[in-house]
Amino acid sequence: MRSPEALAQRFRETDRKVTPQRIAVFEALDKGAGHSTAEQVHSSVAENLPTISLKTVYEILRELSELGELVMLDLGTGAVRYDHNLVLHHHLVCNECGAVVDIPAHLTDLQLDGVQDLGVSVSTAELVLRGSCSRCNTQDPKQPSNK
Amino acid sequence: MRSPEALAQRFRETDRKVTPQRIAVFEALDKGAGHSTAEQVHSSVAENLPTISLKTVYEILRELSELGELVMLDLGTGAVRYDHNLVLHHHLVCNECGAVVDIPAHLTDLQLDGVQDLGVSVSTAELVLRGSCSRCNTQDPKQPSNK
DNA sequence: AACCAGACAACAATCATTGTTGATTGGGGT
DNA sequence: ACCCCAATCAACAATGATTGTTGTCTGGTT
Repeated sequence: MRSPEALAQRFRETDRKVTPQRIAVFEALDKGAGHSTAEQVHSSVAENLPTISLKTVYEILRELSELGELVMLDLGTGAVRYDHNLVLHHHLVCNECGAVVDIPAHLTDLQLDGVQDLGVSVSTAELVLRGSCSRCNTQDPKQPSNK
Repeated sequence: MRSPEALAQRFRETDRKVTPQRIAVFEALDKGAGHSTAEQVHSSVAENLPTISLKTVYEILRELSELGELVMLDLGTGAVRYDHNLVLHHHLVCNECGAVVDIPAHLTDLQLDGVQDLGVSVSTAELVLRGSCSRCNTQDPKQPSNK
């Protein structure tokens, strides 16, 4: 994730206006968890800017993903996640608490060598693991944390 | 995918009734493409059984997935896909026509050796590739086919 | 300070999916 | 064969995430 200032700069460079709403979203993302939903970003922003609409948050997030500053992730958890982490990695969705954990790509090894034989071409590969996160693994008596 | 007869048998064994609607869904799945949406199954069934409701189709599909006879797949294409193929495999979603292509697992090699160090435990791994299918690869001038 | 494209908030709409309800029916036990 | 009742059904309403519409407002350049 780039700093709020860098994102503001990027917006100016691409002829977008840097509004209070946008600054607030940049900052919420910066201090946020890393795989927030639009709803979560909106809640966070609304603490300081109560009038901001959810629609506006959706628009700003979409623009950020168009600029490649974040990645939209559909992990089958109901709502799209907006991922700051621009370095190649994978995800584990905790079956117990719903948390999303980054899995560094170097911990996995994907060999797709045989795939071309099917006549397809692959542009992206997304590995979704399901299981339980370290927190739920240790303190098992289920305590829903962040969805 | 098991035969419609085998599914009927399975339903009887688990104290479920074998209704005309269920038989029709079993048969639609049997002759269908392999990653149908609920909507597609409903359309197919409705050709012979015009009064069946979409809700009923959803219920039958959910029961089949509870029995492990098919797998619900959310590939980020808007609607859940119901997958007949019970053998481990992965999926490629065509960015051009939206088709879903099975990728046999033996064509890929997933090494997850380093993952435990994070304290997580992995129960399932789902690899989603995006790119273009063999059809769109050859006859490029885009022709939307089956979504 | 004025301008105006772009951004905003409020509101309605959409789409996949699930909940509710009240009528209907399959099939095991008599 | 008949009864019975839980299981199933269809119609309808509701949900939740997301997007479309519209008319007003504002950031940042002139």
